[in-house]
Amino acid sequence: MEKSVETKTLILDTALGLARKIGFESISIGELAKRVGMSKSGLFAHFKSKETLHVMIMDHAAFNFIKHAVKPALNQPRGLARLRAMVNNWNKWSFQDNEGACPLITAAIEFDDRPGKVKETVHKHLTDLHNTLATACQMAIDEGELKTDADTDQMAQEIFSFIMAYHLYKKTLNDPKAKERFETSLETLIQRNSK
Amino acid sequence: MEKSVETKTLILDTALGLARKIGFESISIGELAKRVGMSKSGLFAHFKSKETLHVMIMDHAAFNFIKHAVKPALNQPRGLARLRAMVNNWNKWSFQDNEGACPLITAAIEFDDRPGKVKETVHKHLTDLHNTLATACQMAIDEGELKTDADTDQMAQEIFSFIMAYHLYKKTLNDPKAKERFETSLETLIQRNSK
DNA sequence: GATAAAAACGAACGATCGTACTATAGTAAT
DNA sequence: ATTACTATAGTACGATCGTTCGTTTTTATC
Repeated sequence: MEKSVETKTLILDTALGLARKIGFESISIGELAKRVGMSKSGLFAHFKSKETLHVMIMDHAAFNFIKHAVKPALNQPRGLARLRAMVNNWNKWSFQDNEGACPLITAAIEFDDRPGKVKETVHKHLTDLHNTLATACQMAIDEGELKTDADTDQMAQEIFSFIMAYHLYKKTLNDPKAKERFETSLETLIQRNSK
Repeated sequence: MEKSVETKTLILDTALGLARKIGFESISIGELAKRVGMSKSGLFAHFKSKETLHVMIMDHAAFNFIKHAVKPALNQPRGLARLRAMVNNWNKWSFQDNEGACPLITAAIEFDDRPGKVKETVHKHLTDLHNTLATACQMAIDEGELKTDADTDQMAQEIFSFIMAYHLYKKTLNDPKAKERFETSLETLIQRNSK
């Protein structure tokens, strides 16, 4: 009951790294097994189907996101400081190793037209993501940093917007000014909603 | 030299529709041939490789984008009216048939970590897209609608942001307020940069 | 250390993948 | 109408796909 978890973690780490680079659907079980260093059937036994594997990768990605982006931000005081920390951690996590994109966004686009358990899982995690952002904004309101009538859902969608486009401009367009524009967007948004 | 173009257009239309739904990499030549109604080898002869097919689908998508989003907007006077028309057309085109996503964005995410001709093509079309938005903003400056010191690249990246997130919120999250928030974002951006 | 359970393996399944080759059918130009 | 060319079809290739099965190795429990 120990080795199982260990192996499963190794598989999911490898699979997540692969999914970030080539997408979820392009992962083949044979190739994944080769990278993990075990047999195809041995790996497959951990999941009854490829769909299950996809769902587990998603959950693993969300777990890692919380671990690397959300939790470290909790060291910061509630409000704008924590919001900024979270966003920065998110970007760092997405661009780690200079490879791959944010797996949540990748999955969202890959599965947006394929109803099923995977899409449901993506939906769940993205909703969590939006709510996390909105909650951080609400805290900034409660702390008196943002206007009391600021629309936290509006803010969350816009912050999500800026991050998505930043990733696209950086990864695909390799635009050196993408980061600067992102920061301008975020700070302008914050200032616009500040007291 | 006539039939060839006709068939190729049929193939690319079908392929583009498929790419919007399931992604580029998930298109198989056999399945595509079945949908088009011709043999696998007959279809394959039109492209020497799958990579060529991907590039041609991308070009076809860009052609359609210009046809459905950019050109109709040229009826509007230069400036904000044209910018708004373009953005609206873009959204309509992306959500046509209530299926699939914007193929340019889909392709960008699928190929952002796979160097090659396809990524180069995506890069080219996305750059065009950004420049089209920036140019529309510049016209609004020239027409005296926007501040003379407005940063058109900044505006273009933000507009692109809003559209991307809008698509994600609508397609994957099925958020009924996504469109309203998108419009708020766009109009706030315009107002903030207006004279 | 024996025993039961779990994990990993190797082999094989039918299906489909992208691609190559050859032959047939259809079209365009003389 | 004959010729030259092009578009499509047919077939087959080796590779790989996701999955299943029975066997063997490893692990955990007593």
